[in-house]
Amino acid sequence: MDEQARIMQALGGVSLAGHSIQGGMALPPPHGHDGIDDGRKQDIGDILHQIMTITDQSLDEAQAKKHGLNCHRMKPALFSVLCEIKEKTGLSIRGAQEEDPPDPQLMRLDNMLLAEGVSGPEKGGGSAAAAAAAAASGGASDNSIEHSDYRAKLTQIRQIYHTELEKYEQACNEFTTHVMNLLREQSRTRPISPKEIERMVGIIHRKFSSIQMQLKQSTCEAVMILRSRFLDARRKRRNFSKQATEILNEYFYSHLSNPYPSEEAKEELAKKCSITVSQVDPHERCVVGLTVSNWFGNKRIRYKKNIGKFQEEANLYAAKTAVTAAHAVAAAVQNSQTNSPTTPNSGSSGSFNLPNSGDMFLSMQSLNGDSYQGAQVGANVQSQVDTLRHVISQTAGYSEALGGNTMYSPHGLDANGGWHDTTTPSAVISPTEGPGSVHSDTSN
DNA sequence: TCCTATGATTGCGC
DNA sequence: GCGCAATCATAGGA
Repeated sequence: MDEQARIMQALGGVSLAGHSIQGGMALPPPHGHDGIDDGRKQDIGDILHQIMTITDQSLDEAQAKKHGLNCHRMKPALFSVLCEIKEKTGLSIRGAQEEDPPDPQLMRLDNMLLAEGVSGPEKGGGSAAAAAAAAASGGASDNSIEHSDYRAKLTQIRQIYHTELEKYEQACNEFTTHVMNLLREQSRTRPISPKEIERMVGIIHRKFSSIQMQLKQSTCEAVMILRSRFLDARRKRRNFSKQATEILNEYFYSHLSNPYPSEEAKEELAKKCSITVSQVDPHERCVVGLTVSNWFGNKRIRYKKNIGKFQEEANLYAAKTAVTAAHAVAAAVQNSQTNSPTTPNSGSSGSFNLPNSGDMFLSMQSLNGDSYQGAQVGANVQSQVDTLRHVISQTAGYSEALGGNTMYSPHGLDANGGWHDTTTPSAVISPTEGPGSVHSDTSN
């Protein structure tokens, strides 16, 4: 079968399928029908012949012939049929293959950019890390500078990303329009269906989105580099301030029987010391600030490892605590004497009941913070003061006591080196815990 | 430059 | 998820 005959057959097949034809023209009935119009058949044959020979001709001749074909009355019908044939063959197969699932890599990049605040609405992405660092610095200005620097750089990245993205989108749209115009132009001389144009647009978009993916990848890399540099700078160890260390030590030694501050206590301490509670920010696992949790972890281990070395420190803080307590109690006594002329021991069992017996240290702080109520002191206020005075006088000579360990012994530690639930070492707690007193940390 | 102290990290067990 | 233990890394002093 020759080319012309094949096309003729195809033509017939399509028309049989009953498709409507461009330009509202119906194809002639299939061959073999009684009412075949020989003139039309001749027309189609003529057109096909012209098409088949057009490539053999010179450009000028071809242009002239193309013009003639464009004006031919059968052109719309033939164009439509050729489009359908094209659609039914290779393109339909290719089209099915082009249905790509969403690229997981692109999704990851999108998610990351969104999380970093580079794409999507501006939310100061990644600034949680910077904020944590700023907090960890205890308000130090250098970290604030680092923080703003980080944010400024992130904003810069964000701006560049959006500018580039806009450029790509614009270029994509321009190119798409250009290609569509070209195809529309070409569709006057060759069969290009709207579906094919649509498909071509899809291909262009995919190409541009692959370029966008590269942009996203580069942006992610830039953010990661910025991040790592920023974090590395903060990873540098900074010592706690003296004041912070003192506060933490005071808590530690006043809770020596169970030096595990609760979350609330940690927060309280962090506030007092202007440091972060924990390095664990769910989104910033690698962000490390100066932390209460780390401090207590290190302190417990190092204390356990070398108790002897810490005895001096323990006694020192015991004395400090004692002095604080003494002042508090003295103030309380004075207060109770002023406010309550009657004996203040009614209803008391003789214990020194702190407002919240679960946390001696913090309670001490509240004592100093004027929240203490004199009436709570109980019966043995004066004896407590005496005890305190005694302890303080003992503390003054702690150096002699070190050898015999009379001032302090690590009663809180068990044989395995772990903290057991016993009373706090006497010298440490004694200022507020005379005989019969309630343990300062009853939560133990 | 070395040494010590100390904050941070990591791996493991519970 | 928390704590422990080992270890790393670095600040600060001698």
